[in-house]
Amino acid sequence: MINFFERERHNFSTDNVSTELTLLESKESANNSASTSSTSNNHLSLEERRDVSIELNLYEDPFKIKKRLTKSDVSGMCRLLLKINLVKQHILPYLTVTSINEIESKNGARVMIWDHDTMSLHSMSFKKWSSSKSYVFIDSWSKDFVNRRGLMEGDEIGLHWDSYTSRFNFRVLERAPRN
DNA sequence: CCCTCATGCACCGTG
DNA sequence: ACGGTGCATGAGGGA
Repeated sequence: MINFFERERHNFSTDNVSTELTLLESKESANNSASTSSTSNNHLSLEERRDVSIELNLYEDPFKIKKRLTKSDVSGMCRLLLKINLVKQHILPYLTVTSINEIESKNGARVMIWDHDTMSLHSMSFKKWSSSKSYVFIDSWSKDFVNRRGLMEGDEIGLHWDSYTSRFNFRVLERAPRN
């Protein structure tokens, strides 16, 4: 088990704080101006408005990594393949170089996954495939998630890296219609 | 064309 | 012998 990420824990919290500050600042400045001019609210620049709405969208949905499960995610081989872009955007920036090296090594990195639906903790191996450059969860993915949760092709799951607890949060977002 | 992703297959360790 | 894993390959889509 690797000890994940002292560094990004700090980074992440910095990110969070700055997100909050952005929102507060905009509102604050709008309010301050409003006290001297009643029409100030209408004078927010486009830039400011866009910032606010973008930040709010991100804040609403913590499960940034979503996957509609494919046949090979749940049957036979049972490994969970993640999109490269999502991993690069939402996971790698928060990890230490050591951890990233582990992920890209043959052995992969052992990561903890918190199942938010059943409140249980599981460990999996997370690695980058050398040939296709994709990122996969293997190991207990089939036993602890596919079998235990009864996941099927077409189900949508959500994941995100939680730097505070140094683990992934997992959730089943939508079940495909069962026959 | 190139890149990404899903899947099939071969190989390797364990029982 | 078999299940799990690494890797190759092909399909599919965007530039």
